[in-house]
Amino acid sequence: MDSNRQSDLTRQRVLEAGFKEIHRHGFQAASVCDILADTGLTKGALYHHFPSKKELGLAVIDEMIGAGLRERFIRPLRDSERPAQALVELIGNKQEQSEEYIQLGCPLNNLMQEMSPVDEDFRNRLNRLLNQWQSAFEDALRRAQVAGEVREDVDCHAAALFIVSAWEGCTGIAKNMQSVESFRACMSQLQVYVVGLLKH
Amino acid sequence: MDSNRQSDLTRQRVLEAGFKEIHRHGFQAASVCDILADTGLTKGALYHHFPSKKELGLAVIDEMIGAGLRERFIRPLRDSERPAQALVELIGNKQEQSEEYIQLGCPLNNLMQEMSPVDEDFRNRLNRLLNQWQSAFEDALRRAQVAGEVREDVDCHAAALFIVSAWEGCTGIAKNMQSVESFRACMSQLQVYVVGLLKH
DNA sequence: CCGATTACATACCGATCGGTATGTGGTGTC
DNA sequence: GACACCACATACCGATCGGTATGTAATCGG
Repeated sequence: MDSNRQSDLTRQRVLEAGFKEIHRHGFQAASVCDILADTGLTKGALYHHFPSKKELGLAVIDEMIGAGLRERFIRPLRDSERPAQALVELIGNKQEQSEEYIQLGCPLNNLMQEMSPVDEDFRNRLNRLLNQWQSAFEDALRRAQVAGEVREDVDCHAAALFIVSAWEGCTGIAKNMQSVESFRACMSQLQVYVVGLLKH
Repeated sequence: MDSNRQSDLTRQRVLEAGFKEIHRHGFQAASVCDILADTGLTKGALYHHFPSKKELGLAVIDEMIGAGLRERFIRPLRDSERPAQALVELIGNKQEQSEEYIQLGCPLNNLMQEMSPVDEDFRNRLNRLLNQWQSAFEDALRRAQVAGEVREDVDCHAAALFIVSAWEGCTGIAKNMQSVESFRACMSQLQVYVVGLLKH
């Protein structure tokens, strides 16, 4: 029972170390030795909890990236009673975007760009998260539309897809420019787009 | 003299093969053996024309990706006498986006997401292309602004940055979804944004 | 208290990587 | 026509990769 908790804890340590390494170097360039280097664990631990490097990567997507996505985007939007306002604020939330996040980029977008054409399993897992994210925006827009805050002629599905795309695009460009200012300028333009969806 | 042309031709063959392989697997995962496999050439040829795999990658950026960028975006916008219309048409140009381009993504964006945090030299070269692209949009917007087609309160610099970002975001998302329809829906929303910059 | 199983650590494997040293046929030069 | 050099081809190298076989201490059920 207690050993079970200890086991789960080391599994979590591997997951977190894997997430960091993959976030920094991408999945293919991530070395399992480097992943384990900082943890004090060895390959025996990793391959006891995960059958392969690929399965570790998929677990990182589901458990680490997925959890962050739900916590930062999906839950706040779902719990908000003013979805339109929450959406605009979410886009304009400046301090949310840390220096490291700008430098290394969005982990979801990084993996999508790297693994999507290479591995079907990765693509499917990443696509699931993508759809969840898009649905969160879409639901918020639709609720706002029902509340009369969003214009009736707005295609909420397409708009949500575009917001996700533009968001990832902005983080990706900011990563290459290594410029927080560019990121904010870019996100402000996304805000302009979203405000354009509102009435008046 | 004739041998010189033969030499340049093989160099070009290596460049093209390198571009394809990098476009498909990314730079780090691209194997020099695989690059040469289809060409009938060997490592001797590659390392005669390029001192390292990295220099080949940088040359691919400058000569292949840069050339494509100038041909497809920069020149058409610069040569157009109706920049605002040209910009909107460029975004709405459907058949331009081939199936393969959707599947493998934008080569510029792919390399940015992969190499930007890993290698400073790559980041700088990619940033140069990014700035050229952004400047092309910015100049077009500014010219349209002078012509009275774009609103005076529009920040052309930020708008151009956002267009580039959203463009790359749309291609990236479409790559993961493997859906031409999603890409078109997404680009249509970008068109909505650009039209919003125009008067009326 | 005692086997059995879990949860790792250690040592090692073949494969593949980028890169190099050397060989060689053709080409230009004088 | 001898010689230098260019433009590759061939064979090989150490390093690193993901993965595995084995050993072992800790923990579990009975």
